[in-house]
Amino acid sequence: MSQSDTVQRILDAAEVLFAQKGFAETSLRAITSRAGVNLAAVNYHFGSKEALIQAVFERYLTPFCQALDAKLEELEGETRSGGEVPLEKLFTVASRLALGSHGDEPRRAMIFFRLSGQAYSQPQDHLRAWLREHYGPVFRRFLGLLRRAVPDVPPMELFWRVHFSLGAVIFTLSGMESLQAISKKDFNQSVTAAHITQQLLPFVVGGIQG
Amino acid sequence: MSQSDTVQRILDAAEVLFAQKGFAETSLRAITSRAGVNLAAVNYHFGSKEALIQAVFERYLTPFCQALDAKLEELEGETRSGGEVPLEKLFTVASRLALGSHGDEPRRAMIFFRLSGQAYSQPQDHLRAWLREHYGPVFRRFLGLLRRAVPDVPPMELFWRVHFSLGAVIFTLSGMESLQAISKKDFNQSVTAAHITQQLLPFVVGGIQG
DNA sequence: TGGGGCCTCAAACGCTAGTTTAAAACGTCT
DNA sequence: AGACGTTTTAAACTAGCGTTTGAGGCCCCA
Repeated sequence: MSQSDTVQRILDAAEVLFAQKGFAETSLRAITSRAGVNLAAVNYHFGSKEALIQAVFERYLTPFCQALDAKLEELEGETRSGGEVPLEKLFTVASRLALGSHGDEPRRAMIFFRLSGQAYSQPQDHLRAWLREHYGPVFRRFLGLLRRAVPDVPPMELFWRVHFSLGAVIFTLSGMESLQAISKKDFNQSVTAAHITQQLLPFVVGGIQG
Repeated sequence: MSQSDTVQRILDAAEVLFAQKGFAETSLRAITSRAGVNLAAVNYHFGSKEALIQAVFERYLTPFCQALDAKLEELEGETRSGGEVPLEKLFTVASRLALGSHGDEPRRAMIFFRLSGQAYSQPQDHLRAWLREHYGPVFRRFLGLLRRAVPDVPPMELFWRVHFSLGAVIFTLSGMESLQAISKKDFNQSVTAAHITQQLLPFVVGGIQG
């Protein structure tokens, strides 16, 4: 077993378990046991549990944010020759990247949204600070395009509405498993991630516009 | 110190600490120390930490849901003589009760929203099941009125949009402390709970209508 | 073939968690 | 005053946590 193999197995296991049970409730023993590696491997390769949490986020977020940043820059280019990017397009682009920028099935994306929910509601201050520091610029770029898409919404209201949207997305996708069960029972219809984002789009667009 | 005094002090301390740091990260020692009671008091009066968590929710939710239920019944009565309750009114009523049904300052409400965020994103399955069992009927009553307020939105889409709204509310109010800091920095304006709900209303109404 | 970096492993460490215990303190009623 | 049920107390218990340790295995290159 090569080094990178062990590292990847740990990251895979941690990603799933953190999303499933939260950071505090997931022990390193559970992670290493699921990964089929020795307990000490986490501290050897990552240094600490806290560093492992960051590494999990980094592995997912870096490719996504790079892809998003490139796409946004492309959109900005189109904009320069007049007009602005419509609201729907902005969110479609973002959601398509979120669900598809990782080759494999969008299950990864689901897992990651749960993770984000955990990060937000749990007191991982170090994580929040680190996220803002590393991925703030992309967020601001997105916000800039958004502002031009709905110029009639005052900046502060837009600021809040973006956070409301973020809440809707993360909250829903975080609790998707339980919601799936309800939805299946009440409407006799199973639900995929793509399906939910399709439902999310008109809600977010309607909400942002007020 | 009478019995109920100890019980209340524990509930008060637990409410604040759970909201601040999450369930798993808050120790009984921290709670009892803040409450100024003996460590064993929690297990004596509540049986277990898990039961304490439920008790915290119950103390808050029961008066709120009773008030909401009464108000909704009243609205249903008005409806019977023709017409339906407008969307804005439904949400205004709910938010006013959430913020004001506890005599004291809306800080309690803030705390409780943080708590709900924790409950949702953390794997407190017992809690989720218990919440649904106890407070499901009020939720369904609300949903019924909602359905008649926007008859042109298909039931399943409405179901999802309600959950999106719930996400926006809980997520935002959960992370309010950090958002307040950003908002203050970027817009030089401090934010109250009432202010946020005021911002939330047009977003939710717009989102539900699509 | 043998030495040197990585990596793995089982075991242990120190610590904190939730819970339990048994004795002491309290308040109430006869 | 004294006995009894309730509540509080300090201390201990067991279990699980993240982390550290030092011995051992592995592979590559001289």
